[in-house]
Amino acid sequence: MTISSRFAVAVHVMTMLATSGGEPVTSERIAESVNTNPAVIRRLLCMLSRAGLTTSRLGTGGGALLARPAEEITLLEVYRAVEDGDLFAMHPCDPNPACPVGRHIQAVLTEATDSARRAMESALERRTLADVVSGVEAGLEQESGAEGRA
Amino acid sequence: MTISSRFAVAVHVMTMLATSGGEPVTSERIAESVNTNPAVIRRLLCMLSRAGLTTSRLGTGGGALLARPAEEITLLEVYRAVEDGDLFAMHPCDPNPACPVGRHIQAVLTEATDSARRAMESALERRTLADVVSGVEAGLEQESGAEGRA
DNA sequence: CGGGTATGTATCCACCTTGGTTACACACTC
DNA sequence: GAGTGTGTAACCAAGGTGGATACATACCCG
Repeated sequence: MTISSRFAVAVHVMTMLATSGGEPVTSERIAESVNTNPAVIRRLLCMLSRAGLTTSRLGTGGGALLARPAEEITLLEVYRAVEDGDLFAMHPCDPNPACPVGRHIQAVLTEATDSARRAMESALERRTLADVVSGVEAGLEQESGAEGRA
Repeated sequence: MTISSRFAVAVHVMTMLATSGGEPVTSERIAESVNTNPAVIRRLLCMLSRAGLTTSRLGTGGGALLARPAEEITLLEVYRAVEDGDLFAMHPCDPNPACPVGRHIQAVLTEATDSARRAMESALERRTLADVVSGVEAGLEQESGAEGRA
């Protein structure tokens, strides 16, 4: 299986907040960019704010804001905010303890999958939301450059 | 979401084949150890043999065998045999190209998730099936040691 | 103080993946 | 040729995911 699209959408949402110039962004505006329903975005924002990554303002002129500067938010934090911790699933039913392999396979396997999970998470931790913003801005510049040459 | 239990079960299956002393193992015997249905095991063995990791013998005395020594099979190969390649899912619908962020987020995101996926796969590649067998055997020894002291 | 607005959240739904189950054709051994 | 084990198809129930609607609550502003 694959990690749900929640992570991709969450990074998208956070990037929009990071590029809003400190102005609150409504779930409706974000939904327009992501191409989905505002309630889906609010559900995601709820998880992000619970994780301490965003805050919200109610009422007119309200919307979502980053709780911290983009430089201080890693992609790992975003990942953990919207995905549960189990990257690898173990056996659906417990293996047969009467079998020598069945009795010990899970402990050995857990050790291996933990190291794989940690490696993946470390890679996410090395990137910040600010890096993503830079990447998007680089794309925009390249775009205008191409337009200029056209 | 999580990576399906197919990987865990596949490693379990391969470990049983690696410890059979070169004798074919039937799907029924494997199913007993894994605590599931023989057809589920055969479905998995089918994927493993298509990936060139196992072979099968039909008829009486038949069953599954490792296609190569356990030292030469990495956990990454097992993983790739039973899971599709997309660790991270992108947006369910394409983002809005009219939005600057929506237009570039996927390219930036793909770069980040690819690096995370590679890190995870590298960790799996560093372990062989023989390492898993050693781990299980170590568990068995510890077990008999405890029994000896009891 | 009251109207408008945006969030937080509940509920319902359709879709997909997964694993369990049964069934059966085919191939191989004895 | 009988028996056995694989390969595979078909079907099902369960759970997760994302889309949609609805509404109570809280807040801002005039």
